[in-house]
Amino acid sequence: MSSGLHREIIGDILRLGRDEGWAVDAPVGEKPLAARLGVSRTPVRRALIDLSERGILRRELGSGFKLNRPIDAAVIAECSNDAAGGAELYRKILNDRASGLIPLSVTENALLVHFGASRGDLRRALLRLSAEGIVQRQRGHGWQFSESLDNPQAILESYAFREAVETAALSQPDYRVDGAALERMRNAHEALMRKPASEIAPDMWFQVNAEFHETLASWSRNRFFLQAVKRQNALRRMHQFVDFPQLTPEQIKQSCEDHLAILDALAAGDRPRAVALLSAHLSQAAQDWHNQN
Amino acid sequence: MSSGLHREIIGDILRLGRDEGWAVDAPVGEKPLAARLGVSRTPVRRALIDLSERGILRRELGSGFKLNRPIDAAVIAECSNDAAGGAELYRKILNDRASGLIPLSVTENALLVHFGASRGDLRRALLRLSAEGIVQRQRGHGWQFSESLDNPQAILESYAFREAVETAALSQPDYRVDGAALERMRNAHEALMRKPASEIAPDMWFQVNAEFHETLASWSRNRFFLQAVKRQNALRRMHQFVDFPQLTPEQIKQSCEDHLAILDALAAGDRPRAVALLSAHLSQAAQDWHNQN
DNA sequence: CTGTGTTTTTTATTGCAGTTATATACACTG
DNA sequence: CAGTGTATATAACTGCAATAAAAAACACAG
Repeated sequence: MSSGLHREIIGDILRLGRDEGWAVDAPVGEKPLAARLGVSRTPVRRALIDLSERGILRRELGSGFKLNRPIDAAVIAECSNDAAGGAELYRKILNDRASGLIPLSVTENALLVHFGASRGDLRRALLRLSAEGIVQRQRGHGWQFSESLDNPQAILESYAFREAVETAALSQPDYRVDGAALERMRNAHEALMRKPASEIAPDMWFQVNAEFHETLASWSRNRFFLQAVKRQNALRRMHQFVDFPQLTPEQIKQSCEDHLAILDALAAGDRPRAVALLSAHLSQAAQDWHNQN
Repeated sequence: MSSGLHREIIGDILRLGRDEGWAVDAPVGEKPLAARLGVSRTPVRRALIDLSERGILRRELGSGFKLNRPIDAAVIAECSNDAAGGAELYRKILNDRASGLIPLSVTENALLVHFGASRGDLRRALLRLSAEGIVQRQRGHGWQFSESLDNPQAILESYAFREAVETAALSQPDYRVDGAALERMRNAHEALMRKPASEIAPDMWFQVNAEFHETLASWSRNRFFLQAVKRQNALRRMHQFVDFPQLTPEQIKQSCEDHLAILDALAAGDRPRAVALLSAHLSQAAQDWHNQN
C-alpha cells in the first residue's frame, strides 16, 4: 500500500544479488548498497529489515545483515508481489490508453475515478509518462497523450526514425561491444526460439526486443542515441499488447534470427555488415507492418 | 501574479496577429482563437478583455472585439512585461543552473527558498523541464539535473547526435521544403548579418539558430526527427548564456553563411548538397568548440 | 450554421495541519 | 577509515476545505 521507496529497493537489491551471484553468508552492507542505488541508508535499511523478516537475510547485531539463502527466481517472485505498487499504475495507464479505454485527451479527475488510484500515485505515473514523452500536460486542464504510435503514419515515421538513429549509433567512432552483454542477449534470443510459438508471452518478446535495441545503442557511448532509442521503446511499449496479436510466430522467429545475425556480425567486429543487417531488419519490419494494414 | 493561462494567451494572440498581419478594425473572434490555441473560450475572453483595457482592441457589444491599433513590436513589448509569469521561473532555473548557482542535485524546498516562488509555479516549471529531459525526479527526495550539456564530453556527443539526426531528416523520402518559411529564415539570417557584431544579443542568435534547425527537421514530415531536434535545442538553450561569450563574431558570421548556403541548396532542390553542407557545418562547430576547450 | 454573451459545472489549485518517508549527523565498533 | 546503530532534522506526501480557473452548456443574434 504505502508507496514507499523501500519497496522498489527490495526488488533492486534482489536483482543486484542475483546478477552478481551473492553467496550465502555474504555480508549485505547497508552503506555500500545505499551508495550504489543512489539513495540514503534509511530506505535501504528498511528493505533489509523486510528481507530479513522474510528469512532471506539474517541480521547479526553489530555487523549488519548476511545472506541467508541464495537468491533465485522463486525468491524474487515472492517479493515482487507487493513490490509492484507504483509501477503498476503506469502500466495500467499505458494499457488502457493503448486499447482505447481512455481517450487521447483526458482529465486528471477522469483518470482518478477510472483507476480508483490516489492522486499522488497518479501524479507520479503521469510525471514518468511525461518524462518519457508519452503524455503532455495541456494548457488549461487535462493531459494529452502524445499523438503517439496509434496511427499508421506515426508507426511508419517511427520506423524511419529508428532506422536512422540506430544505424547512426552503430556507426559512431567510439562504438565498443561489450562481449558479456552480447552473450547474455544471444542466450536470451536462443531461449526464446526454443519455445513453442504458443508459449511466447507478449511482454517476453517485447522485453528481449527492447533490450536488444537499447543495448546496441548504449555501445555507441553516446547518451543521446541511447536516450532516443529508449524513448522509442517507451512509445512502443504502449502498444505492445495491441500490436502483438498481429505478429505471427514466423515474424517473431524471423526477428530473432535477424537479431542473432546482427550480434554475430558485431561479435566478429564487422560493423558495416551489422549496420546493413540492422537497416534491413527495420525496413523489413516496417514493410511487414505496412502490408498488414 | 496569478499564473493564469490568459497571460500566456495574451502573448499568443499578439504574436499570431503580428505574424498574420491583422488589419486595424479586423474582427478578433473569441471562438476561432480558442480553437486555434487549443483552449476553451474562457481564458481567451479574459485575454481579449485585458487587451481592450489596454486599448489594443475595442469591444463592440454584440459583435465581439475589433483590432484598435496595429500590432507592432512596441505593443508586444508592452504586454509581455507581465505576460512572463510562468515562463519566467523556467528561464531562471535554466539560468541559475547553467551558471552553477544551483547544484546538479537539488531539493524542491531548496529551490523554493532560492527563488521565493510558489510551490505550484515551481512544480509547473519542473514538470516542463522534466518533459524536456533536462531534469529528472530522483528516487527519494529531490531533483537531478540531467548530466546535460555541462561537460565537454556531453557536448561532443550532442553534436554527433545532431549530425546523425539532422542529416537523416534531410534525407527522408518525403522531405518537402516550404518556400515561404525558407524565405523568412533567409531574411532573418541576412538581417542578423547586417548588424554590427556588438549588437547581436545572445538570445537573438540562439533564436534564429534554433528555428533554422527545427524548421529543417520539420520538413522531413516526421514528428520524431522534429521532436529530437527540439529536445536538443531545449538542452542547448540551457547553456546559451554560458556558451555565447565564447562564440566569436567570426564564428557567428560563419554560421550564418553556412545556414544561408544550406538554404540555397534546398531552394535549388539539391538535397545531397544540403546534407553535405549541414554535416560539415555541424562537424565544424564541434571542432571549433573542441579546440576552444 | 458561426459566433457572442452569460450561466453552470467541472476541474484543478492553494494553503494548511498532520504524518510519513528520507536524508543526515553523531556516537560507536572492528 | 568503512561500517553499524541510533537519533534528529528535513523534505515531501496526504487529506481536506476553500477558491480560482477553465470547460461546457445554454440562449440568442446575424
